[in-house]
Amino acid sequence: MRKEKEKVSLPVIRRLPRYYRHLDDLHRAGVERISSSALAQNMGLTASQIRQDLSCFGGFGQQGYGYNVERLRGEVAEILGMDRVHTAVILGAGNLGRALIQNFPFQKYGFQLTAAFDVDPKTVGTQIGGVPVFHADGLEAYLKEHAIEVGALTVPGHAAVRVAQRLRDGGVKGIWNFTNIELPEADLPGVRIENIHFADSLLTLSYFISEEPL
Amino acid sequence: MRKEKEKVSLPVIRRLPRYYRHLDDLHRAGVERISSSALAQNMGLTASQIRQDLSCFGGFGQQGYGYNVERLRGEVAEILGMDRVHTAVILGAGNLGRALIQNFPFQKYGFQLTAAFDVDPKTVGTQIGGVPVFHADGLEAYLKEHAIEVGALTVPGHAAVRVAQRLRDGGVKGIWNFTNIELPEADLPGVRIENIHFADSLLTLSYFISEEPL
DNA sequence: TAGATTGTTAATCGATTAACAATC
DNA sequence: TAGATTGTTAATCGATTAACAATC
Repeated sequence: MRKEKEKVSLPVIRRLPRYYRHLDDLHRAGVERISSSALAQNMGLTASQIRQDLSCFGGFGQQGYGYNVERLRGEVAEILGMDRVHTAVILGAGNLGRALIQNFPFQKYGFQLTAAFDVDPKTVGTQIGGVPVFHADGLEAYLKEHAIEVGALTVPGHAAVRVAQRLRDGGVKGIWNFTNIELPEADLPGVRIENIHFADSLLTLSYFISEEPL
Repeated sequence: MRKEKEKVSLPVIRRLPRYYRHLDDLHRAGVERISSSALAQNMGLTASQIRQDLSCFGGFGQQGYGYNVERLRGEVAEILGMDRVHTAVILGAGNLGRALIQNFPFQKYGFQLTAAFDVDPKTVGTQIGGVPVFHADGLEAYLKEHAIEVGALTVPGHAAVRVAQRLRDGGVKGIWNFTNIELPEADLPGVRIENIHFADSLLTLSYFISEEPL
């Protein structure tokens, strides 16, 4: 039973996918139940934090027993929206776009990738891993025809903002942004943006491996 | 002049690449100086936070004037280690590996990508964007021969932990992990790990676009 | 000089950790 | 029943914001 979700903090939300991942591993390893302290050790968190986090959504455990792994995994999946099917398209069928289409298990996370869009005449009209590639000019018509919730943005940086706005105008709810551009949230009201900034990540790594000595 | 770096918190460090990005944009737009409040507006932060963040590393501004954009950009670059050349190799030359090699501007961030490793006989022995692809069996010998600081991990999940340990044994300082596997930091002492978890990011987006109504 | 803006100290806010009564 | 472990309330810790003297 889920609590009314008043206002769950971002740090908690960002830990949920990790909970899911660990619970899924445990489940597939045949583990039936786990206590918050065992899970904490497993994940490198504190038991307190886990109980605090989960209590944002409801009481999923049982005193003296702990949590049923399969049930908790299911609850977390539901909280994350994995129990519904989300439609998605991908913008840009270059190297990165292809890599995502061919390797990323969208359906495993509840997503259905229905189309890719590009401008390269060599790829437009083909299929990649069963996903048809349409010309970007047809984006508006496509979005009108199909209810698409998420657009994965793997276009070149100079096209990012323009394409993002076209997605928004087409009614998309979320943008999964792989460009190194910071999308202007002010110009994209109502759209949730999730960034994967490769460069920021590499520079963070650079910081740590560069620490003294000179 | 840089302060002794006592202990800078992770949130601050993770904001540094964003500072760099914005300062670089401003610089290229011809902006010479900027106040903390203008930069704050620009980035969606508070002026206080910016001054607080920067003061972890030194006093880069001037009362009544603000910050010199080019100088501050340089300071942030130096803090991030962008003024040095870092060597890197990439493990796994599949779709994602290729995408990184061909599209990611390593040198722009101070990195020199010297080699890729794979096991596929079709790609081993070839070059991708000027980067030679060697057989993974030769990794140890290569790492002994060349001082490599970072390994970008784009191998299939089942190989991730094993390859990570080989990188560590070979003396690598950091691992840029693109697999959806959580690398066991306990087994990788002394190695800094920076994760790009596509799935976690998409699930976070899923959470937000799934919020009520059912 | 007067106005602007820093760097830093103090105040507030939020997130994590600890403690414990409830209870399986 | 006794032992284990939850969910929640209270305490602590850390990060962000506000305030202001210093000074360009």
